[in-house]
Amino acid sequence: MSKEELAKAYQPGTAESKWYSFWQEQKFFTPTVTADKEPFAIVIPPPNVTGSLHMGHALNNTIQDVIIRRKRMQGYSALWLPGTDHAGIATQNKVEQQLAEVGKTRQDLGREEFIKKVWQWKEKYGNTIINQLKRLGCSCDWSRERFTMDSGYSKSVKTVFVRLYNDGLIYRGHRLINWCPRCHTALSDIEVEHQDIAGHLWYIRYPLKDLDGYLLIATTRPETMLGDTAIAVNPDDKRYQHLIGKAAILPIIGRELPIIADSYVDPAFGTGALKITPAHDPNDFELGRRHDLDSINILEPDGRINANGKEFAGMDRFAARKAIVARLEAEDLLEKIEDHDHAVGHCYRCHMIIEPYLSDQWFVSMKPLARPAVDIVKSGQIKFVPGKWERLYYDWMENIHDWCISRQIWWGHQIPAWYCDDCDEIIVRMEAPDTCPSCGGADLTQETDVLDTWFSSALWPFATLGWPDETDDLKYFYPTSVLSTARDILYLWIARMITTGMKFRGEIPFHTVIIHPTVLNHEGKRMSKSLGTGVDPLGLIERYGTDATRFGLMIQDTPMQDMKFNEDKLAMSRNFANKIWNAARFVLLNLDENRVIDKKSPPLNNLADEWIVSRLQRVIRDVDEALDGYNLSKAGKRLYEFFWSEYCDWYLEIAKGELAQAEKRETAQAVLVNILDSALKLLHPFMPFITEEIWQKLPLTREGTEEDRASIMVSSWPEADEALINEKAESRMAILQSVISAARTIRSELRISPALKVEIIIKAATNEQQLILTEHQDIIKSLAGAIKVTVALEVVKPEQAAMALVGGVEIYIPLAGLIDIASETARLTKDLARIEKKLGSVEKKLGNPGFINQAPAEIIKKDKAKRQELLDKKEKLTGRLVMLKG
RNA sequence: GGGCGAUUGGCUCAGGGGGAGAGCGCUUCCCUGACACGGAAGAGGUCACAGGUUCAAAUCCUGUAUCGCCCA
Repeated sequence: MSKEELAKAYQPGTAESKWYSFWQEQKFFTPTVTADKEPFAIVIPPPNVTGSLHMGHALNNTIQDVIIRRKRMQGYSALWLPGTDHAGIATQNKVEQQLAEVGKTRQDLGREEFIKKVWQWKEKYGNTIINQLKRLGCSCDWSRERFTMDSGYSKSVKTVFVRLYNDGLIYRGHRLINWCPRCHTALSDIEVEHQDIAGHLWYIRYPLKDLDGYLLIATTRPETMLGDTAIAVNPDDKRYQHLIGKAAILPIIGRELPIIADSYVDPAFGTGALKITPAHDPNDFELGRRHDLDSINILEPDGRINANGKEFAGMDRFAARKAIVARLEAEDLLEKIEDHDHAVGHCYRCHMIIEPYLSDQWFVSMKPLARPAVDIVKSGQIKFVPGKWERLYYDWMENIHDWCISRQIWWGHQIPAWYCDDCDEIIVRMEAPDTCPSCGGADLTQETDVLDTWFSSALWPFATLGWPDETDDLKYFYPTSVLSTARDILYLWIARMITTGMKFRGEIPFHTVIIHPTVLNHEGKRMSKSLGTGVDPLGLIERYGTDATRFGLMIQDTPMQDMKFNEDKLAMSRNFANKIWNAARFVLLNLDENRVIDKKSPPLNNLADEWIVSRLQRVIRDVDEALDGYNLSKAGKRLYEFFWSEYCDWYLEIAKGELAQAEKRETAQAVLVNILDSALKLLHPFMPFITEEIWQKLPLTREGTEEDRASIMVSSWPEADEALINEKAESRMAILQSVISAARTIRSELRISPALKVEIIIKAATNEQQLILTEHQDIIKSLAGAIKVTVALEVVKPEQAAMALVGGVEIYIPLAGLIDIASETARLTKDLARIEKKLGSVEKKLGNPGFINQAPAEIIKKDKAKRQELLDKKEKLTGRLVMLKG
């Protein structure tokens, strides 16, 4: 490879688009189904078609890309299967908004036309987020991209519905469900978000029937009194025992309300007497069933009061509340109003207050399905990372309720059920029946409701692989490996995927669930578009480059805590990318024309070579360990530290000297290139673009097949060679480093100009130290700015000199004429104080009989050695100070 | 109300029974032929508070406070 001019600073833009299309053209993202390789698969949490990339996506998809890129390099047939979710309510809302702009409603268009419009919308805008994922560098197999409404997927959904129905696990029932008056649809329990609201408790007088007086009742929702059908008290509540079995009269409406006893009633809440509205409160509904009470629905689907509300009919529920309170006040039936905070359910899509609402809906019996899904996690076959989420999974699954799956919207999988107009038979099957199997009638009407979007998402890991057909992909890649997601869909999605996986495949859908942190803003608040507290990842990519954005996110991805997003980390990562770039630039600029470096382990002929090779083995080991435990932040930080603080700060600096020496030049070049090669590979999952850009320029002989050599992304992942870990070289290098650092500290503290070359006299304490420091005096010279280095076991201590102590080594920098005795004295006095403080605490410890008697011998030995070292230093410093004074 | 998590230098966070760490920010010096998106050196913390266990606690236990999340 000929030497190209390399820009002085890394320019992310061009490299990114160039390599992404190269990878796609080479089909590197598309794994093959082959017995030669082990499969490793991740299915993407399908973003909504309505979505655009937010920080949560950027984080989660970078995590997945890091994992999949490493597995691919490790030789797995690695599949990252992408796709999008049709997002029933959200998408329908979007298109309805669009219609509203031209003054139309979906009803104006009719179902068929409307759905056509939604498809058009999807074709036009549905790819936004997919394109954004590409900019993030995601190595998804786009040839396998799926959509939860594509025809194959619909088949999976219908199959699941029909089988569950035939197994008696899906039923239709008249139940109280959560109703969003704005979205006009039922919601499942977990789609309701509870928010604490500063509300009131209204104390209302319900006159007693056939008795004087009234019963005082506290309620948070006075308007629901229109649907009251009883009053309940606790059977043990002495205050009301005489009234049980009697009746009260519902104000305004005049209905007679039986006073019943039920232990559900909390005597301590309000007055201890509870109005019961079975059609508008889940607890009341249950109580109503137990006592066989009437359920009177008082609401229209849009949240207005219906005819049962008499004179309030037609009023919006919130207006009705005011009107009813006013009316009660006028009739002197309102005793008092207290402030009262309580949780109110909101629609998770539109944030409107939801209503418990009585209607005909479809449900899944979850209890029998949940059992195997709980057992399989308990067996350890599915692991949550971090493990704490497992408990929440159990809590939810073990208290699970039936799942309302029908939605009164148009965009979605229409429920494959038909009603016979002649005999009311319900027919559930894959295809539309011609006649009713019960009565033979031909007047059949399909259920208009569609399925909860999460019903189809629940099948994602196997439906995307072709189920119910036994495709090659399904057989090879299922169960998938890892699933990474945000914790807010642990119940909505994860739990349900495990459930359906067990039911329809008899197997786990994945063995590891990664729950990544929630991205918070600087104040610790959840990032949200509607609150305007979001940060746009694409803006970050533009400012810092994709690699830096990814790396900056990854080093903030700590497993236990939520992430207060810190843009400084992206700047740090951009600087790191630039550091990598410039290190590579240095290496490439120092290669000789047409020089090809052998990939085999290069000959090592000096300490620094052995040291950096040894350090590399450690970083490989640490990174592997961190990544195997999905601790991406730890892996990223470890790479940063190795590359910057070891490879650049020390090895590169030392290599500058080696490159200048003919006999050492080739080895230095080989080591420089080989370490860089390994470091780039380790960094590639985090920073795919810059690593490819540089790797392509390295003149290395490459191992592997033609394909393996085509790109870093399909090259082999480095493996740590324990035999190359060299403790001796590391400890020798540490001596050299500490001597150099000490000399630099003197220079800096005494304000010696960097341009001024000094003499360094070193008194070694051992033969080994003497040998190491003598052998590497050239390195000391160049890194500590010395013109002359003298090393001996005995030296003449120069009077006009600065001194430092490291280990047993004494370092002197003679500064005749330049030295300021006062500042040198100050330096050493400060040092001495520090040493005496440490010495004090060690001596206190060693003077404690408990410590000497009970601490492990090893610790005692260590502390004794420390004391000796400190005493030694103290003596030398004191002596030196005396000398300076004299 | 129940549960979970957090509280470590100015900021964002690692660490997790035996010498308090990183990045950013700050101070000083330096545009040294990879890099000023840089180099060298440095200042800065009684690890929220109160008890307890231990020879030894930032780390384990209990309680308190504050913040956050989940469930009711």
